[in-house]
Amino acid sequence: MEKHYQPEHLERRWYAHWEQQGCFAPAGKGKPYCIMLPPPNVTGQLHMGHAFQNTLMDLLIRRQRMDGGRALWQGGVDHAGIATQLVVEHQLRAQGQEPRTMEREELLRAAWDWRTASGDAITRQMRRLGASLDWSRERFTLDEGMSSAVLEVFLALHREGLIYRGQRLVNWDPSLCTAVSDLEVSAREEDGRLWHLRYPVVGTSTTLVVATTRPETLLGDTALAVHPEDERYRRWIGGRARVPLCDREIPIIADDFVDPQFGSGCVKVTPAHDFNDYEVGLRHKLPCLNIFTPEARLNEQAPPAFRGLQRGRAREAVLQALRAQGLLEKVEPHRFKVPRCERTREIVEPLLTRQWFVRTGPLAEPAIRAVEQGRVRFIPESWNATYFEWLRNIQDWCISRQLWWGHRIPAWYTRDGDVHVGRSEEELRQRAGLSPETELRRDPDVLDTWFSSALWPFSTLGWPQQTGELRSFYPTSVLVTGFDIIFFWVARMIMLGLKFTGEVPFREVYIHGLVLDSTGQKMSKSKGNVLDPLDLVDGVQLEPLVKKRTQALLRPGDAPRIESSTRREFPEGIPAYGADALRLTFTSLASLGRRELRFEVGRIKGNRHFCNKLWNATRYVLGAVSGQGGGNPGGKPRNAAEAPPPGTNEAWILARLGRALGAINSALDEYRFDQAARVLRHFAWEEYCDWYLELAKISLGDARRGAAEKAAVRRTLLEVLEAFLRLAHPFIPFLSEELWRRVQEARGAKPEPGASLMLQPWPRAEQFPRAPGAEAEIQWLQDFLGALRQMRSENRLAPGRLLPLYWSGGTARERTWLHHQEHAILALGRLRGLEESPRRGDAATALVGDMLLQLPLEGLVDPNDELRRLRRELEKLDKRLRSSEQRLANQDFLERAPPELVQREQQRHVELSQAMDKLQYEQLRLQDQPGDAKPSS
RNA sequence: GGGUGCUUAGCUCAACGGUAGAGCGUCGCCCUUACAAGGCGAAGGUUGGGGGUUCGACACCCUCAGCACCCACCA
Repeated sequence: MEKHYQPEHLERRWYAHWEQQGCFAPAGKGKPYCIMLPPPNVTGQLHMGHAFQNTLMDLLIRRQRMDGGRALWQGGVDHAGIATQLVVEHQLRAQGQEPRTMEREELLRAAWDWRTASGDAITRQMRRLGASLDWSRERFTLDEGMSSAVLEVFLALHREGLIYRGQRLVNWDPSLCTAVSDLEVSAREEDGRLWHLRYPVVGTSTTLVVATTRPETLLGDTALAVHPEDERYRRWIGGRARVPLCDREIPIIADDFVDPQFGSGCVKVTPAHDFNDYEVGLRHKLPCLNIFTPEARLNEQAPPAFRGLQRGRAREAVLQALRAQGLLEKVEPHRFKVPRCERTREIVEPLLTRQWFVRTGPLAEPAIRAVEQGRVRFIPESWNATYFEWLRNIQDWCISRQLWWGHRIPAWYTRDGDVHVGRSEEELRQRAGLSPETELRRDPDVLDTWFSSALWPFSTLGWPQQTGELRSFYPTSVLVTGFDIIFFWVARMIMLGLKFTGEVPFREVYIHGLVLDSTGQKMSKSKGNVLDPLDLVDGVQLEPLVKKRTQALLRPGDAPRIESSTRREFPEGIPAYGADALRLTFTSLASLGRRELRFEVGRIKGNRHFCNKLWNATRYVLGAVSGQGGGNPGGKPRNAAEAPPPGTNEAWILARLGRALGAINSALDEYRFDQAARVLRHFAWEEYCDWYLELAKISLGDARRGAAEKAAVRRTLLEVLEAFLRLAHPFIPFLSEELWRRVQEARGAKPEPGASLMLQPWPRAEQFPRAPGAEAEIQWLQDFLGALRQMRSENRLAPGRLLPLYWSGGTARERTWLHHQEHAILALGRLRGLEESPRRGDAATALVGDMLLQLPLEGLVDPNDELRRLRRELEKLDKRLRSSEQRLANQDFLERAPPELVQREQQRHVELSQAMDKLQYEQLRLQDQPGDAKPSS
C-alpha cells in the first residue's frame, strides 16, 4: 500500500465498478425504502447545497441498502421552464439568432438539443460524489411518462373545477413577457422616492395632494381614495378630481385601507397596476384601466405624447409634464419594497391578464391535516409552523406561463372564444361534437414547472399506471430538502399526492439548512466566494480558480476584489480532498435545526486527515497479519464460543465497537448526522487506532504470549476493522470499499470480483457484546498512562527516555489491572521498570484512583518544575473539591436531588479530599528536600 | 407588523436539566518501523446582557441587544 491516502487513485474506479455491477438498483425482498431526489434543474451546475443534500440522501440510502432494505433512490432532472428557456435563448443570441422571432418548434428543438448536449452535466457531478442513485430509472420532467401524468392531473382537476381560467391581476415579468407566481416574486427594500402630486378637484380651485412611488401609473388612475374618518378630506368624499395630463375625471372615494398617517393621507387608485388598488377597485366597482403593453410600454390608453414609452421613460416624461404644470408638489427620498422576479431580477408589473389557476383551498385542507395527524413528519418539527401558516393563507396558484419550454396546457379555443379542455384535439372534437370545419387553436401557454414537480413522487413511479414500483415504494420514506422550497414544492407535493393517490407522498421530511461560506455569506458569483464541490474533491490550482471566479461576471468591476480575496484565501489553490472527506464534512455539518451551515475549509482538511489515518491503520493491520494466518477461514463472524475471553483487550475493543454501532444507529434513526459522524471518527481514531492498535502491537511483540493468543489478536484487529468499514461505508463509501477488499483478502475471504461492500450486511449489535470488566480496566489504563505522560511532559522529560516508575497503594482491583497490563504500561509508558515501592526522594507524583505513582527525578530535573506542576494540579483539585463541598453543604440538594446523585457526589468528595491530602503531603515532602527522612503515613 | 433560527475556546461547530467538548489554529517535547496528513502534553470559556424557575441552567421561562432568514396590501 502507498504510504499516504490518495483519493484520486481510487474514487473514480470504485464508482465505475458499482455502476457496472448494478449495485444501485433496489434488490432483495426487504422492506422497501425510497428517497426521491429533488430533481435539479437541467441548466444546473452542482453547487454546495446539492452536494450537501446528496451526501445525506446517499448516506441514508446506503445504510438502508446494507441493512436489508429494498432501497430505491429515484433520480431525475427538472426541465425548469423559465431558467432553461433563458439559457437557451442566451445561447441562440450568442450564435447570432434572435429567439423572439423564431417559430415555437424551432426554439423547442434548440432547447431539446441543448438538453441532450449538456443536460446531464449535473448527474455526472453527482456520480463523482458517490451518489448511489438508480440511474436506470432516471426521469426527466418532460418525458412521455411525466407528460401523461401531468395531463391526467390537469384534466381531473379541471373536471372538478379545481383548475379554472380567469382574468386576474397577476405578477408579470415584462422582460420575459410571462406571468409568474407569487412565490417567484421577492420584495427587497430599495432606495426610491415618494412623489407628491396635485390633482385638481373638479368644480373648485383646490387641489388634493397624493403621495406615490409610481407616478407614471397616474395615467391609469380611476379614483382617489381617503380614509372615511379623515377630517382633512371628509368634505371631498363623493366629489370628483381631474387626472393630470389626461382629460379624465375620477371619483374621490372613502376606504379604510387608506392610512391617514402615510404620505398625504390621500391615495391614487390604479386598479390595473396594483394589487391593493385592484381590491379597492372591486369594492367600489371602479373601472380597470390598463395602460401597459406586455413589455411594460405605455399603450394606447395613454395620451398620445406618452405612448410607446418604456416604464422608466414614462415616469420621467410624466414627472416632467407635471412639473411644467406646477402639479409636482415635492419629492422625498423613500425606502420601500420593490417586487422583483427571482429569475430575472426585473421589477414585476401587476398586469391584468387571462391565466389558468389552481383553486388551492380544497387541496390545502387535507394537506394541513396530514401534517397535523403526523402522517407527514417534518424534521425538525419547528417547520410545521411555517408550513401551516402558508397553507392556511394560501392563494390560488397561477399555473400558466407565457413560455414555450414546458408542458403545454391541454386547452383549445374556438373562434367564438369557447374553451375546450381535453386529452387531444381529436378526443375533444369528438367529445364536444365539433365539426372538422370548426377552427380550434391550442392554448400557446405552458404550465408552471412546479406543476410537474408536484407530481414527482408518484409520476416517477409510473402513475397513472398502478405499477409494482408505485405499490412498493409509495408513499416514499423520507424527503430531504431545503427550507427554501417548502412552499414551492413540499406543500404542493403533499396536496397533489393526497389528491391523486389518497396517500401522503412521503412520511418524513428532513429539512436542512443553507450552505454558506465560512463568514456566513451566501455563496454567490458576484461576491466571488463560490466553492465548487468538485474543486474540493479533485482540487484546483490557484490560477484556474481565479479565472473561474472572475469570468462572466454580471459586474466586471467586481473582478479585482474577487481576485485578491481569492488569492488571499487560497494562496496555493485548493488541494484534492477527495469525495469521502467532503462527504464527511457535510455529514458532520448536519446538526439538527441549524439554518445556516458555514463551510470552513479547515474541517474538510481534518476529515482528509481522518481518511489518511484509516488508510494507515489498515496498512499497519495488513502488515501485522500478513503471512501469519491472521484471518479466520472464510471471514465468517465468530460465534459465541469463539468470543475473546472476558477481560481481554480484544473483548474491550469489540465492546467499544458495539457501543459505537449503537450510537450511530440511533443517531441516524433520528437524523442526527453530525452525531453519527462524531462517533464514527471517535471510535476509529481515539479507540481503535490510539489504543487498540497500540495494545495489539505490544501483545504481538510479547514473547510470553502463545501463538493462539497472538492469533486471536490478529483476528480481532481484522474483524473489528472489517466491521468498522461496513459501518463507515455510508459515510465514506470509496475509501471503505478500497480498504474492505484488502481486509477481506487478509481474512481469507477474497471477495468475488463483482462483489461490493455496498451490498454487505450492516453490522449487528449482538455480535459486539458489552464487556464491563475490560472497559473499566482499559479506562484505568488510559488514566494511568495519561498521568504518567503528564508528569513526563511537564517535567520536560524526553518522551523516549526510559525511566523507572514506582507505585504504592491501590485497591485490589487496581493492583490486578496493573499486573495484567504491566507489559503494556512498560511499553506505552516508556518505562524501564515498574515496581511497588514506598515513597522515595525527589520524585514526580500522581494519583490514579487509589494508587500513588512516583517518577524519580533525582538529577534529571529541577524539583521546582515538579512543585509548580503539583501546585497546578492541587489548584484544579481544590476548585473541584470546593464546588463539591458547596453542593453537599446545600441542604436542599441533599433532600431534593436524586439519591444516587447525592451519593455519587459524596463519594466524589471523599476521593477528592483524599487525593488532595496525598498530593499536599507530596508537595510538602518535595519542599523539604533534600533529606529523605520522613514518616510513611 | 407578524414569525422562525442563531449568539458557547482565536475560527467553525457540539453538548438527554447533573464536573462545558471536538475539528482547525496556537505553544512545548518527540522523525518511538501504520500514519509528521503523525504521537504525547499544554494553554485557551463569568456559554451576548439582565432577570426568573430549579437542589442544580449552555439547555426551561421573561426581557434587552446584535446577526440572519421567512411571511404580510402600507401608496
